[in-house]
Amino acid sequence: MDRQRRKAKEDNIIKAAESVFEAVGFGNAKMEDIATKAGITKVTLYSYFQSKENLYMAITYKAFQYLIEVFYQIIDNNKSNLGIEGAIGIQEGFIDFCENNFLFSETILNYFSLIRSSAGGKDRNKISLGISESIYFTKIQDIQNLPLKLTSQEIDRGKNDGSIQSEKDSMLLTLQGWSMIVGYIKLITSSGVSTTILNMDLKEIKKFNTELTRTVLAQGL
Amino acid sequence: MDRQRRKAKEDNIIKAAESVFEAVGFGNAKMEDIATKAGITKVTLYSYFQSKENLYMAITYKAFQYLIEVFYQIIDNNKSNLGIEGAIGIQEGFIDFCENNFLFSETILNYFSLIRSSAGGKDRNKISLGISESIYFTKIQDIQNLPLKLTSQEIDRGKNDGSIQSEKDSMLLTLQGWSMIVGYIKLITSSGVSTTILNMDLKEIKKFNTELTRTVLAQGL
Amino acid sequence: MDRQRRKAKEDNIIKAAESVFEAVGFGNAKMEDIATKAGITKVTLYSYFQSKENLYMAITYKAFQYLIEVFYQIIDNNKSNLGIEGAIGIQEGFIDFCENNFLFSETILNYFSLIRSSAGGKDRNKISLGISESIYFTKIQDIQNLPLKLTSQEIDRGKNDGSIQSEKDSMLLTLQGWSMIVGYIKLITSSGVSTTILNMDLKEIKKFNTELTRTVLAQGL
Amino acid sequence: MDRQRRKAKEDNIIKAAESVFEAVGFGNAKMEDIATKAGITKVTLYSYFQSKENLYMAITYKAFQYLIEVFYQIIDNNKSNLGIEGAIGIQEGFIDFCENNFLFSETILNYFSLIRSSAGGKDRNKISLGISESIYFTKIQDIQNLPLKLTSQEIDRGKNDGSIQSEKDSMLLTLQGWSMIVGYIKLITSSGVSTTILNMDLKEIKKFNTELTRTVLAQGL
DNA sequence: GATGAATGAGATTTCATTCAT
DNA sequence: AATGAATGAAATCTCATTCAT
Repeated sequence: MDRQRRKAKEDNIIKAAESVFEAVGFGNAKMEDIATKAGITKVTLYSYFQSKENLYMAITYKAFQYLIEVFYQIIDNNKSNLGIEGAIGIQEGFIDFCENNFLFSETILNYFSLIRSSAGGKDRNKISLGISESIYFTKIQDIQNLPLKLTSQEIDRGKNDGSIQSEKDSMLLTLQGWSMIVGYIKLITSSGVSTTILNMDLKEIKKFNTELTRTVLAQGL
Repeated sequence: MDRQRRKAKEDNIIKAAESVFEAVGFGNAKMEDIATKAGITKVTLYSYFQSKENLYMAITYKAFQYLIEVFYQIIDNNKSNLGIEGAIGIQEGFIDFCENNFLFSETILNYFSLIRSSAGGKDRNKISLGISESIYFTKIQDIQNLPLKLTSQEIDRGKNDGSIQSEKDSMLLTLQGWSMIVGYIKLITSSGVSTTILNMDLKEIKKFNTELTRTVLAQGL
Repeated sequence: MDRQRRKAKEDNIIKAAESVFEAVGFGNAKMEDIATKAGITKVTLYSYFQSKENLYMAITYKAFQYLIEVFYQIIDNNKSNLGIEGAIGIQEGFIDFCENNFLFSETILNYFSLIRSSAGGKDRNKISLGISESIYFTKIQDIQNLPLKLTSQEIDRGKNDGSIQSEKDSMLLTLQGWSMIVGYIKLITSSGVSTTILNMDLKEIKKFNTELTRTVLAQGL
Repeated sequence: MDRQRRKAKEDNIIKAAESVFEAVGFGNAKMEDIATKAGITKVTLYSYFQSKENLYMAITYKAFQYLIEVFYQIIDNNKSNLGIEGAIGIQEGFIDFCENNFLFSETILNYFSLIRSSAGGKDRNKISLGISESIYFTKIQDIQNLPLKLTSQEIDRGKNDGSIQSEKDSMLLTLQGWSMIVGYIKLITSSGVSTTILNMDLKEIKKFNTELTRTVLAQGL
């Protein structure tokens, strides 16, 4: 099977898996159901993805790819604007991405929890073989930092064009922004279908976050 | 068995479970191993905790209790200080709590992911029976908002004593701070044993976060 | 579980397996069906017998045990008779055993085909792991020669009491008799439900064989 | 593809199958390996032989053909000798055949086990469709009795020329001889690479068998 | 006719959870 | 309340066999 066709089949499977994982969660998802949804048999499914975890990693990889693509798009859209707009655009784009692609954002967040100790800590065994042997795991490792780097580059651009006055290290600003978003996503995730937490409209928090980011970048807080 | 004895056994089991969950993660943890670690058999384990998830919920409850206790302690320690000091103390206390009790912070964060849709969304089934029927799940629901409320109260106190000038809603400020911390924790969690991410010292981010919080509260950004 | 109870359960499973193997043959037998027949689940079945082949070996072992028991019984029944009667009794008993216990005789014959090269020939791999790792395989190796030895001893007794005049080595006579029976069994097996082969009544062959054996032993051919 | 070419391909496949079956046994042989050995793909293999069992039957058929050819050759070589020499020559030829063509003798012996109940016994299903539908199965049925008949004819010739005095039915003598050989073959098969069983040299048994046959035929025992 | 991909059936394993004593 | 055995659900794998191109 030529690469194209195989890729198409993989994509089809991944889509089926996405819908199943999204619907019932990783733990409750059955390979059988994923296969059925993809219109194939379990064995065929296994011939494409060697384990459930491997399949999850494939989705994670896809999520990273998509996120990066979104980032590039935003950068491109802002190439004639000041750097600060690009940087903030990325922040907002990241939030939109998470809000609109729950499973994707979950995989990305889980991924970062997962790789704790991937540097070789005592609890290496926390990453099961199914994951660490996954080719997607390797592929993700190659691109996992790209989102941060792209953000940092936009901040640099903003510093150069004067739109960003903060004297903090660009990566520091990037990570601070990233963590703020991640926390916000966790927050909205935890609120479920509700749009408020303790009567506080989540939109308010989002707006506040954005304001904060702009101020931090522009005025250097 | 009198309540005391039962409580002691439960504590013993929970400690065993903590060490196992901490070591290999929830998914890879085996009830058998937990039982062995606790010096009992699986069936006895089940007589105390009706399911693996229930056991996890028990730990989560313990984590919430501990966190709340920490918050009360901080509030008490700051009762003669200005409100802003209490509020910031709580933020820092939360971070310390997470950094020093990885499993606890993980359970708390997971808990909030878990209850998404508990309000009755389309994927109600995502919360398995094992969880929703857990008595600990119920108990947690009674206290889950306490950390946020305590923080909010300290902010109110700061507003009253003039140490906090921000005109934003106290709960908004609370949630913003909370999300910033959660994001930061996710960040350090993902860095594993390393103390840096892309050459950025995590301590820098933490310091930056604290500065930011203080500025936001004091000057009202 | 005390040894008794476990043994009883094993026996129960073995009986179920016998009936399934007898009905559909080893290849077509499903572990699921055997489990159902034994009134247990597949997993329980596997907790007793680690593989289908292991189960088959268990039956083979039982067959050997049974055959040996039959031989002992015959020897005992003939202890006041001349040796030649014991020797011939064993021959006839062996034939009866095969005719009345098809599965048992099949396992014994298959076993001997199986162990070809167990001495370490080039095709060691012909004995799959499932078999060679079976404890029953080991146990059989300890008793596989007993039927031959018992026969040989009866022949020796016959030589001593003068009822057997043959000057051939007792083991040679034993093996010759054994091979004649095995061949005869193969023959009747191949005739299926029919009682003749090419119009020849199988009983005739059996009678002929017995006569032959008696002559060979008595007169020393 | 003309018949010749097809035949050549079939032969090539059969040879590959023989080597694989010989090496690992029917149960452990993989169609994939046979195809690879034959330098073709699985599907092509299936286009020649519709099932694994069919392939085995093809080899069995070849074995029968070969055996019959050997018998004819022996008969021809003995046409100027007395009938008893032809009959005994066949016996010895059969033994040589088995000793020198292990797989062939195995297939022939297995075949006879296989067809048990082909007459329509209760376990008809024991012969799988793969076998009973095999064209080779049909072909074998046409020639399976030829070896016995040829032997019987030689015995008849011996009776006519006076070299065989036994008054037993020729087919009875044939079947008795056949079963003795089959048993002997089972015996040597079970001894694997060893040339002895319980210290008894297998050659001794063979010699004894032949003596016995000669005596039985000549003197009528 | 040949090929790579897919299917279907069943073996085997791993665990959370439950039963019987 | 404690224990060893058993259950049930699903993951994973192996192969003979079939399909689509």
